Amino acid sequence: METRKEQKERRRQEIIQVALELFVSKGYAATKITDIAKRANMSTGLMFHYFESKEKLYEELIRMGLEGTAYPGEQKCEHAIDFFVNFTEALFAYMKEQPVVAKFFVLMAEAQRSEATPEHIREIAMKVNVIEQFVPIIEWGQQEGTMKEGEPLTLSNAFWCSLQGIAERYATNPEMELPDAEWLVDIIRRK
Amino acid sequence: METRKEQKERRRQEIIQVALELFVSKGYAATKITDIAKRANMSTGLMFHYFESKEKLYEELIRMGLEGTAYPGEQKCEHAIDFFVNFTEALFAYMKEQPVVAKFFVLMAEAQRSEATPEHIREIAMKVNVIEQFVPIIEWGQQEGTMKEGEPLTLSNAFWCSLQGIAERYATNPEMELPDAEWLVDIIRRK
DNA sequence: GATATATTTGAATAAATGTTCAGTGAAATA
DNA sequence: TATTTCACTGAACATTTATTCAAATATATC
Repeated sequence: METRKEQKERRRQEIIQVALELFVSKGYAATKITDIAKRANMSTGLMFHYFESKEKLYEELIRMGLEGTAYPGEQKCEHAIDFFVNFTEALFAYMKEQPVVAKFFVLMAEAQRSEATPEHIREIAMKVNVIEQFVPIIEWGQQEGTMKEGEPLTLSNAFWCSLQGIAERYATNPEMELPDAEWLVDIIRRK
Repeated sequence: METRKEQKERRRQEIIQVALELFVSKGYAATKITDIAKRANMSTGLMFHYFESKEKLYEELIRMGLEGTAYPGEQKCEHAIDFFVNFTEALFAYMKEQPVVAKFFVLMAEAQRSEATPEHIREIAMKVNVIEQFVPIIEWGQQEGTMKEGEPLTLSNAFWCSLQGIAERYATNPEMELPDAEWLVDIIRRK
């Protein structure tokens, strides 16, 4: 048996799950509240019992995306380059077992890029800034000699954009084979 | 002095240019005909004198994107790996001098990914399939020993997704520094 | 069991937005 | 110059879609 509170929470989660699916596959603007309601097996009116508006639902998902990007920190690694290998391997493993992870990449990317995103939501999405967080680790790697010479920010950017591109494709193409983490780390690895 | 035909053609190009800008920055669904009209300094009604519908305008842009992907072919290179270096360098140089190039990456990616894209337009967008075109060149490189071992399609995929990720970021962030072509080719280069 | 509270519906409402169109004036053509 | 053609406008129209709400049903509380 299920208490009302539990039931409500479950319904809420169902909506969130369906909304993520649709926001990712069609984009936020093209996703209708009725689409979400239909896929979640409920009336359109009920949607507003759970979420004040379409925008608030979106905001909730963006907040989840931000929190989900809990940065794994600089685990103990002998070399800076190991950090990136571990990070990438962990990310790919996570994406394989939880397809939702790749979907969040698409969600957050759209929220960040699109000028149609409500400003306050865009600000939340913008807080995800892995590129800058990578910079000090790359500098460390350059001192060690395990990473390429060059502007650390540019290296970080190249590496992260590559991950982003792969995650985005994987989100809608889960049958594709993910590359070896090592291949990608070669972008920044010193030869 | 300008003939009517020339004037009409110029207007058409203005609309196309503005529409590309907006479809990229806001997404197709979130871009209103009135937005385009305003930015192109004309009444909304006039838009329909030049394009039958918002969808037809979109289709036109997607067709342009498809044609613009005129594949440079296998230029004469000593090694397969050189092809990828040349290709990437050429692409980045082109993106720098013609910002519109990166924008088309975003446009085509959205059209391909989004389930909100009208089916016949999606089909056009799907014709761009560089990943498969790269496969034989990668196989050649593997025979030569200049490229990594592994499934050619997976390598091609990793490389292309990386380019895609970089182009997408560059489209809305043109102040960012593009990486060395060599860095990216290291994804597929044998060590 | 009676009452109160919460969930759910579906139709009504309101706002946004793609599209049409009758009319205006400028440019081409005769 | 007179006539026709065409670019152009902006208001009207039609459709779509987010949101509201009164009523109905189910669940909890006493």
